[in-house]
Amino acid sequence: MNGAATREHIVEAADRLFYQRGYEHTSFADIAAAVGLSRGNFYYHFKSKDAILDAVIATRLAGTRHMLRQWENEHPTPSGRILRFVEIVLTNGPDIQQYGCPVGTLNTELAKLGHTMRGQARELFTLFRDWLREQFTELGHADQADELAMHVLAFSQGVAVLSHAFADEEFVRREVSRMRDWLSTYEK
Amino acid sequence: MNGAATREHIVEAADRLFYQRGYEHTSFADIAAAVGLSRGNFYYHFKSKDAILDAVIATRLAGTRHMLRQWENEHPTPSGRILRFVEIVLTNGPDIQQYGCPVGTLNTELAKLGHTMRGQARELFTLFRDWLREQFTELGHADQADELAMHVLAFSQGVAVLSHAFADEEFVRREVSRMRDWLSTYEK
DNA sequence: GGGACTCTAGGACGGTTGTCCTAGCACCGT
DNA sequence: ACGGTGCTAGGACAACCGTCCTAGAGTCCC
Repeated sequence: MNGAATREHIVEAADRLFYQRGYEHTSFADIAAAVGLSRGNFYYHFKSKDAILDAVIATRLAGTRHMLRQWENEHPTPSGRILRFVEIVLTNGPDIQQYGCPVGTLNTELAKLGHTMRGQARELFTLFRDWLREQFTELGHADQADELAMHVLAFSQGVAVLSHAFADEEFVRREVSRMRDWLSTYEK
Repeated sequence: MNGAATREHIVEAADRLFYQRGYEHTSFADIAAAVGLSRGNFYYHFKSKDAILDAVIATRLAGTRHMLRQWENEHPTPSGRILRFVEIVLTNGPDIQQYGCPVGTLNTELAKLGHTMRGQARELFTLFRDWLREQFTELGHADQADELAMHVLAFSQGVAVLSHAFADEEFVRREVSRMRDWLSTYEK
């Protein structure tokens, strides 16, 4: 098999497992079993577990950038784009209910571990924060764009944590509706 | 030394360490070192790590119940009590910034581990949820009391996650102020 | 003084962790 | 046919994990 393809498979499996079970609770053996490789052979592709995490975060960053660019194409207005972000807790509802927010839970875990790669995980948040800020700026609220961006981000994290804890879909729907109303007061 | 006192010291140290480093990332050796006991001797007081977690959660539940009762004494009006809860992200600001919300992070971790004690950790959330619901009911919004309680809970979790990730105190202050305004629209 | 009870230290156990090493497979251009 | 390269399997490694066991302090009551 192609080496680059195997590497991609590893990152893919690690990404999923890190999200579902957490970084620390996922062992090399788990990833190896998921990909179908022998445990020891791993070090040909990645020289440490941190290196896999590094690749996983890089993949997520690239994927997020791609998604945001796609949202910009699909929704012409900034308020439509912000709403698209808000609704992520619905479109990804089942995953969030089972595993929480991939960005939030990773940040929380790495912070508690005192992990070196904490800063790069935070970059995932920053990506959304900057993008949301741009949308609010375009909406004509440049003066408080960052504050509003953080508010929307806080909404998504709060909903994700409680959806994860209580598995209550109706709650998520109500919060989104509440957010939609709030957002409409900021439209031009 | 008294055995009951030692047991209390263990729970105390475990409580702190579980909060600061996470449950899984805290080993018996860590707790033993913190209390000043030998590793093996632990099993005289607790027959398993889960048993310690059980005791820690029980302690937190009791402590939370005590705190809520105290808030009821200190604040005569339901809106004052709700505001007291909202301001917890300020009064516990430094801890939350460093380690996140003790309730939220524990729930998230135990859920990812698929831990048996997940249900008892959720009870910590339920305690606040029920208490907030009572306050909103007393405020004259019995019909949507639970929804409002969950909204306030979501606020606290969202703020905690982002405060933990970005260590931005000003953001917390702004969100609290925003919440104060929202709350005032529900006062009698 | 002697036995029972409470509490402790220290080490042994089997298993798992991340890491590393080596031997060998398949395929390549020459 | 052949040496080199890319990739793999399998096991060894030291360290750590949660768990368990035993021997012995210290203290109390009879």
